[in-house]
Amino acid sequence: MARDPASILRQRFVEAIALAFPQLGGEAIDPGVGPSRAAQHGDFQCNAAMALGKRLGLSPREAAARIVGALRAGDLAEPVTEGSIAGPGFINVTLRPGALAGLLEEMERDGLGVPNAGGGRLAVVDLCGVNLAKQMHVGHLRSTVIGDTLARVLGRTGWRVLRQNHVGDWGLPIAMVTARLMDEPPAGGPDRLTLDDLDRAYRAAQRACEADEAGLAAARRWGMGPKALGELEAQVSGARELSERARAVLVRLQQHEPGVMAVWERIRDVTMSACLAVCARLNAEVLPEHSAGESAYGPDLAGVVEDLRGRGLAVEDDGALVVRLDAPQDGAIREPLVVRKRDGAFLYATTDIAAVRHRVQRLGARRVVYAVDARQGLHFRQFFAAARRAGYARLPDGSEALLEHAAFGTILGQDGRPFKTRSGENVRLTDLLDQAQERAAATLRAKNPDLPPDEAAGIARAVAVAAIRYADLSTERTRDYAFNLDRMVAFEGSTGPYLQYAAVRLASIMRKASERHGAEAVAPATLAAASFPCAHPAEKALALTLLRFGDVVGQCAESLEPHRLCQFAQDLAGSFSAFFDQCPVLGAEDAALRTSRLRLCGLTRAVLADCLTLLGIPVLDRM
RNA sequence: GUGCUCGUAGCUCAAUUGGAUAGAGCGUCGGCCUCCGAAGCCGAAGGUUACAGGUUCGACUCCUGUCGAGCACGCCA
Repeated sequence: MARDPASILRQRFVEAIALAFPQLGGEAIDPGVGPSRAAQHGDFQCNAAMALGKRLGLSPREAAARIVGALRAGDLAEPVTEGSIAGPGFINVTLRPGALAGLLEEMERDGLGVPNAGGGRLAVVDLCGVNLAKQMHVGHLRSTVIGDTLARVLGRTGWRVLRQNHVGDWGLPIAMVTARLMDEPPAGGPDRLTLDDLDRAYRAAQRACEADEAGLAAARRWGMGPKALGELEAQVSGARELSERARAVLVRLQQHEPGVMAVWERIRDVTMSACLAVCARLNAEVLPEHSAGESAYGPDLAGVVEDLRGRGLAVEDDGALVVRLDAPQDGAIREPLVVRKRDGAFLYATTDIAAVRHRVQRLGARRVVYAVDARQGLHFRQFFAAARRAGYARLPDGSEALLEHAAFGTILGQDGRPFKTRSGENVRLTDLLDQAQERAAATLRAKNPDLPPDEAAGIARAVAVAAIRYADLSTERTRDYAFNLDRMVAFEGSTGPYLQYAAVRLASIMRKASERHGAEAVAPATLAAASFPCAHPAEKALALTLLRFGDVVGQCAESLEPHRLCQFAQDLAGSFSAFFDQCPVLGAEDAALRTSRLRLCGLTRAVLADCLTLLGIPVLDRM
């Protein structure tokens, strides 16, 4: 049960509205309840009266008056009267100090107020999306970090979460690398094969493939005669031969021919162990059991396409098989979706449709969330629509699973262009982490020279993760952002390290309290016996911030927007810092107030730690 | 050409999904450590929310148009 005051008040206002306006017939009305933005308008407000008044032909203030008359909130709020109505019909609510303390107690007891929206239902989160034979680069950073955070948030709100790493292990490029490795076995033997080797082979293969395509495209574009075309084809014949050979290997691969499979499996193992190590460094929970390669859907593809065609959803067009989606109920998408190429091969759209069916109908997912680049937006609209049309998103109970593209923007360099190295290569995630770690280590040496070197190294790792993850999660998901190492590893301002620092100061207070007054001074039983302090403005402000937590997590799970959580963490760290400045804890006037404030610190620490953990930011005791 | 996303303080970003006086951080200026970690806090300056209309009690948010930016546009993934 949600026990944050916004939820409670929301419920009370819903009841009051139903009571005041029976003509609504119990219809669900959004009461528009939320924390007030300005302290002079009380702690919470209800904005429902204006819309209701309009709808029911009453003046907004009259509607507000009726709501106020029907409202029962005396247990937690100061009396809400006609005097509480302001402006066009805002209803302002101020919590009673005693109620504030009571709500904090309830929150502390009851999962920090986080709602159980999932109720044990299954949510699949598609994240990471590495490709075989490729190093993880910045392109994978957002999918991994955002996907991991969304998975954590969904799990925290009661969803059973299944992460799926949709590994690109299927296409022609992989076959090319496989072919190349079969031709030229690695010098040190298969056991010495590294992801670097594979990465080089991949790029070489890709270049060859592009040369082939480009040559033929040029020939077609210039409308060359057979003779000239033949010469050009001779020029690209080397590349062409490679492509042909790769196609042959792809066929053998898809037939699971043992010799080819052995090479492919080696590529897979080398890639995945290296990539999962990077995920672990990013504090992202992406494990071997989450790998669900595209190849796993291979056996389903022919059946899916046959099903689509048999029901008239997929039709022939210029030799290819396409699904038309231009009907309004499909989203009026002009571009048809190709599910089978002219040469009979399937595409990633086919795989994605098969994956939806698998996730919804075999695994039972109520939500399928894709943390994937926004540039694939059209593709997602297309195959979501196709999958829905085919009924693949329908659950056994007849309800429709929610297919959600949690799209994110591009990481840019300082020049505003997509982030690349000087030589135009993708930036490796390992290099990025190394750099962030070095910066963090240097800052730590300057700020806290007393840290033992081995401890400092571990802290630098944690700070680097905080810096990178926070920078990625703190802006609206769909925005592009410019990668700026200096800004993200800064220990001040809106950064991950600043949040860690707030948690460290809280830990430090608890530690010192224990040192000075004995371990029992901070024991749960001792703290639980003290009431939360809400007399000082800074105490009340901190309390109100804490009480927002559950609602924020719930909204984050619904909107799939981690930046809300970042904003909250920032607010909380800020409220705490102000409190820390104005309200001595260890130096409080008497033992009772000290214990009381310690309890507030304990809850603050718990909420901040919970929030940071949801963001995948390590919580430290010292830094 | 069509579609998607976007345009907010000098810079980087928010804004309770239509709510009250548009808020933070960085930078600038001014205060605050004999006291719990100053990596902090308090205050000041900084805005025609690209522009023009429209919808209504109320618009950064919704609708139309203009300008500007990025991205994507059936047989790659």
